[in-house]
Amino acid sequence: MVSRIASAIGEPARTRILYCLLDGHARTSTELAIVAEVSPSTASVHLNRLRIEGLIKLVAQGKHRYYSLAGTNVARALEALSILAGQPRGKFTPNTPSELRFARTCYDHMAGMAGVLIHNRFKDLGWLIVGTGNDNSYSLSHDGEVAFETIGIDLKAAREMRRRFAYACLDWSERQPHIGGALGSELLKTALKRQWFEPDLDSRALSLTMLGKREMLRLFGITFNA
Amino acid sequence: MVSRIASAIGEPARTRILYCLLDGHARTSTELAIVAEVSPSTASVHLNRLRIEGLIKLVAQGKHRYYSLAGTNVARALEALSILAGQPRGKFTPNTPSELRFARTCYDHMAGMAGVLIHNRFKDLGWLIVGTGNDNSYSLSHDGEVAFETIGIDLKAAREMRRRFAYACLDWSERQPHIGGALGSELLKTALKRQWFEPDLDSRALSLTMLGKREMLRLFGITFNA
DNA sequence: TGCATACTTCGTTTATTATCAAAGTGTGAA
DNA sequence: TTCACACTTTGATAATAAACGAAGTATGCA
Repeated sequence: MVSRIASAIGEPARTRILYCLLDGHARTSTELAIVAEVSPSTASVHLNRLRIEGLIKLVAQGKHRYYSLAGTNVARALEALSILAGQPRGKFTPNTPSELRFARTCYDHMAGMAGVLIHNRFKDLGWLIVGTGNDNSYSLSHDGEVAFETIGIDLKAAREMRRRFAYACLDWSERQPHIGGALGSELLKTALKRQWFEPDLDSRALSLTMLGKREMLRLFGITFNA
Repeated sequence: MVSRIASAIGEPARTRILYCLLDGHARTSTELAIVAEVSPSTASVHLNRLRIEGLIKLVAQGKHRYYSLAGTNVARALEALSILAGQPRGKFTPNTPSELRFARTCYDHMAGMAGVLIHNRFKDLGWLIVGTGNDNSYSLSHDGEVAFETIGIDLKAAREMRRRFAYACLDWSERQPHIGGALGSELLKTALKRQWFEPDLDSRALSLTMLGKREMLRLFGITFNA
């Protein structure tokens, strides 16, 4: 039903939410309430409506619930409407500050483009095995175990922690998964200890060192062209 | 303002109007009231809203007021929305029955593709001179006078009629002008008398005869490849 | 286990908007 | 000038939906 969808887009608070999400970020309902200039409860109702209409999708992750555009069809419709309105907005331009986009911490593990690249590479190498449930859990293949032990990660200790061992953690800016859980935490610790990355003092940003760049290529075959 | 436009599209009666116009036809407010399933007064309010938002345009012609989509941008937005709704509708497919589209009477003159082709050709030949007012009036050049007299049109009689002599009459299906007024009427009479066209018995459709096809080419240089 | 945080659902109030009949405007034809 | 017709504007009513606070649910952390 086109009229339902168009009127879902047409309410001003919902329009603000959708055009905010057009930059490709997933955002929490609290963030979107601020963007929409309404109370959290009102925003929640709006987000639910948009989700029912198939305009946005929801990824629940711990106590956060991330909302993002449902697909490129939605973006195309929004862009077509903004052309009519005579103020063509940037099309799907991620606008996260570039340092934060490249690499940053997410709680206690590594996120950003670097985190996503590492995650994808490990998955491609067959080190990460997708769990059977739908909780995005990972376990390690034999190759994976060897590799992680080699770079100095204590897998035994990681497994004994009370938290989940490893899972695909949705990235806030890249909208792709990186490695979360105990394994992600140990990975970040190792990366900092071996000075592959350096933490920024007053932000969550991380910088890739020259050593890190070499080691990433040598150990994992990852090239950062940023 | 995107939200204003989206909510203009989003009201069900207005949605029906817009998707009806997506076939490219211009329609009167009465016709659109029936399509929208609302009273004429309600339809009028909706049409005014759509016009203010720049989604449709209005061409007033005598006692009829023709509404049509404002442009391809509007069609694109509507198509993008219908994709989201999962029921992609035909894109700008004129669906007038093809006989009617080719040639038909419009009151007492000739409309349809043939009427438009003839109008355009006469204009290209410099026979029709656009009037100075904004009432779409035409007068005839010297060449035009000679040409019309030659095919047996009594211009003197046409000019003495109390109706307008000649003007650009917006075509219902082609959305382009054909020749209206006394001149259009005389032209149709001549075309029927000389058997260039034959009227359909139970509709407003006209058929081009073999003789008509030859004469159109010989006299005016018009080829119908339909 | 208890507490804090993040978010949603509920219930009520308020604001907006669609609707139509009736009256008004403008046009063409007699 | 008159009428008929096509359409719009007005004004009043009815339906819809957006807003918020308060209460409820779920998750993570201590």
